[in-house]
Amino acid sequence: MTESTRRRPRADALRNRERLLAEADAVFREQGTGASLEGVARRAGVAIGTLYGHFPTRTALVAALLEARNRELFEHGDRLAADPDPARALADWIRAVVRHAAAYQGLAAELAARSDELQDSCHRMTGIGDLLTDRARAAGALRGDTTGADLFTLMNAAAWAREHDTPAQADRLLDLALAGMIAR
Amino acid sequence: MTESTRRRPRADALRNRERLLAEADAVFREQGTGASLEGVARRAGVAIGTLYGHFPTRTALVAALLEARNRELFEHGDRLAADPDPARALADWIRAVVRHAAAYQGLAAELAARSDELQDSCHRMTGIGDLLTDRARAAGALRGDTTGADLFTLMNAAAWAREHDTPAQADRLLDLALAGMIAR
DNA sequence: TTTCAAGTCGAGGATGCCTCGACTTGTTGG
DNA sequence: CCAACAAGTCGAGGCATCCTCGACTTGAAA
Repeated sequence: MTESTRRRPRADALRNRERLLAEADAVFREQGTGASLEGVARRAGVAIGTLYGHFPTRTALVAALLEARNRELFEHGDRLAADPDPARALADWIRAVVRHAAAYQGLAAELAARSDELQDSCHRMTGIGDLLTDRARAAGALRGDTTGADLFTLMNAAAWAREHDTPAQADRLLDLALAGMIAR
Repeated sequence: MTESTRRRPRADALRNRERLLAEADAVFREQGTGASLEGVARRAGVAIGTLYGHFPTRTALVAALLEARNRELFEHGDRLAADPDPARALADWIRAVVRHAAAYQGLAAELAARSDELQDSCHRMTGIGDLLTDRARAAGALRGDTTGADLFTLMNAAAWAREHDTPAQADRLLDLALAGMIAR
């Protein structure tokens, strides 16, 4: 018997949650996902305990921040699954995810860790990757036996490279891998 | 007028330095380069101030640990520069460096940061990379305009992937990039 | 032996993580 | 409108780590 009447969440709690997300986004952009959570709470004008009340772990906070972005990304992926040129679609998808995963320093590592909080995102990404590689292979546009898991590794590694090298250098890495993947 | 007679370093100082290096190597292998330096000092039976006396920064400690390993690696690189099959030599070199850079979790990041303490290693690696790519290109074994810098990025990214995915998955990434790099 | 530079020590200030019990407040049923 | 109370907020405090610095110790050399 689940209680059917759920009490509406408090207005101040919602406000605090939003402020926390906004400040976390700003701070993570500036300093990466490793930034001080006490600093985030401070900037949001909220006590540290409140932050932990809303987001029990750093990763939970990151996951909440990703939610909106993810929806957009996955819609793009679904559109690409219907693209008439599967090779182009594949390359497009990879570049989109890399851009996405380089939003904050340390995000690639967070994703690669495959924690529970981010597992949905990871699965979804791998799934779309499988779809796109299958379609490209069926069209004879793929050289090897590349899978969605391979794409996931590649995309995280490229996003990580973007954090440490210049974006241009990371793009060259991506081009190299794409050249190895896509039939000439 | 530089003082020509330099006082010989104290025996206990040398002993402490060696113990610190040995324990740091063990701890970094177990927990990565982010491990607690106080823990390293403790295990070495030395006060924290002594550790900082020998190695002013974490990166300096990492650099000291790498010194021996590096010599070996670079010798291997020089041998490969004379290999009759430039394409094979290139692939060999890349795999050797990736293995090297995956010795400790976090080492790839440390290298990619190109701090002063590690700049020599980085330069040396890029130099050998340039040599090997030039030779491979001259032999018609290279598809694009890949340089030593590209190799450096690739190798760090692959080493990073090794830390977060399975080694097998990281190897697939490497194969992909190699396929894109080496003429069919 | 004596001298003293080189080396060692560890307390301590700063920052950050995360928990937990006491307090406050928005929502809701009457 | 109000009282009750669940939900939310607060921040002190315990713990770990970083790194510095001044007082002390010791080995090398004259």
